[in-house]
Amino acid sequence: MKIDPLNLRQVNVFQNATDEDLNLIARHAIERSIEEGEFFFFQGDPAAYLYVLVSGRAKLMQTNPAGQQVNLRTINEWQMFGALGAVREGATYPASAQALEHSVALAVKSETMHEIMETRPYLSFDLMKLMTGYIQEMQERYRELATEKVERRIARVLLRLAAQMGDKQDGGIELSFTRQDLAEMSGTTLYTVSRILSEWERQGLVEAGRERVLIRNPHGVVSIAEELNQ
Amino acid sequence: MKIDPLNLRQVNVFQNATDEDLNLIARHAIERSIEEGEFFFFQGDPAAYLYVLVSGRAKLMQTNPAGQQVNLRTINEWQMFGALGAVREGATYPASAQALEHSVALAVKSETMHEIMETRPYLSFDLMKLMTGYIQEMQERYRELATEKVERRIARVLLRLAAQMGDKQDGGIELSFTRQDLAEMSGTTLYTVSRILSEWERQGLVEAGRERVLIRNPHGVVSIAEELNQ
DNA sequence: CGAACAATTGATCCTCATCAAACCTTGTGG
DNA sequence: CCACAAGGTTTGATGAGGATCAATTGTTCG
Repeated sequence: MKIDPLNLRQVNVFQNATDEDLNLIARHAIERSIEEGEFFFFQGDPAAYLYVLVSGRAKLMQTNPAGQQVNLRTINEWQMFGALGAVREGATYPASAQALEHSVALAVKSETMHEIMETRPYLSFDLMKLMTGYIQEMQERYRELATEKVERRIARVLLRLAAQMGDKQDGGIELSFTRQDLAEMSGTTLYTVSRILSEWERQGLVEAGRERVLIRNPHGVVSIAEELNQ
Repeated sequence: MKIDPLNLRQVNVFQNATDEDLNLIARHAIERSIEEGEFFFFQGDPAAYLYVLVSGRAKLMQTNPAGQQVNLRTINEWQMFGALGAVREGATYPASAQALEHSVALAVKSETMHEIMETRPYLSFDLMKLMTGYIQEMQERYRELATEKVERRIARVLLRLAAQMGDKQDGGIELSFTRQDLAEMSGTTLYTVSRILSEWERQGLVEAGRERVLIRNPHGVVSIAEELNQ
């Protein structure tokens, strides 16, 4: 499969790139095809490439010495990941990137990207915008984890996912994640997620199935996520 | 008090700036003097300025709707804060900055900084390096909060602070923070911090006083922070 | 059909948050 | 210089919120 360089314009960071920029980047990129469950890179590897997900879905996660994981974010098509190497020479990836389904990504050498950005301030700014977005999101999630109860955090995770990648169906918004995934995203356990989803199902807010959550009443979920009471 | 522009070279982001850059920035900067407990800016204010702390100490914190706070980081002399406005026009500060003691900062209009960076890629890169550092730190702290027990998180906070700003005394490393500060930094309560510090004091790891912690045995604290056994 | 994986649910336990009360420390004003 | 106020700290008692463990029940797919 050969990818049209101009498709790269869909990438946030490349929205202001010229056609020549995109061609240049594409010329220096290689394609990597990764099976479900396999890894683009591991936490601690030298950050030699940055990636653009062309198809599929992946997750960025961090592991502690004891092996427990947290999910930092899910990566969808035309999102960039592993970009920090383009900024810091000799850096290592702070997280691992695992394919959630069969996925294809473009890999660009970090140094190449670095060189390209040196003469194109709009690219730097767009990358910085992405970064400030991550900082803000992580700050918010950190606060949530520190101050909010589990139920509300799960509600927030569902809403965030719904906004990012929810399939709008007739009966609501469909998400496909395991309880384990949702647990890693909300900083809890799969058991607690299961219990809370069951409770919500009893209340008619959602419909839960295997690797699937259908948000039937988004407004109700929002009110759990935002309500001041408790 | 007038500040020598060349002192700005101590700021991480300005390490590669030319003397003219620094003069230009200084010429566009105003000085703000803030009393202990007062704020440089509040979460939600338009991010019109970025700041460089010249003297004193401040903290960046986020508040949830119910008023609970988390401490995102402490700001020391010659550190930059509130920089996201230079990247995203029309952005609002995602956190509040409060002076921990009488502090002076240089305030630079976000747009000015934006314009300056447009023709100086090294500044953009240095700012990006700072940002990637924050992202990594927040990711790590997020994982810690999600997976580690309180005692270890407190140990990590002490070590982080010791590295950033600890006064090396004869008997150890001295830090001056209230239990409340430490609690906000580790995502727990002042009661728990107090209990754990008392326990550590019994073990001879630290010496605790009013708004003061002296790390007597850094190695012991490290082993709590890192130990695999639970 | 059986194996592998995902989800549910109950029972139990443990870590921390919360509340309350008392105790220190520091600075201020009479 | 003492008394007192204000803010920081300690410690005990209590309980809630979730984690953990175990057993069972779906679901999917080769």
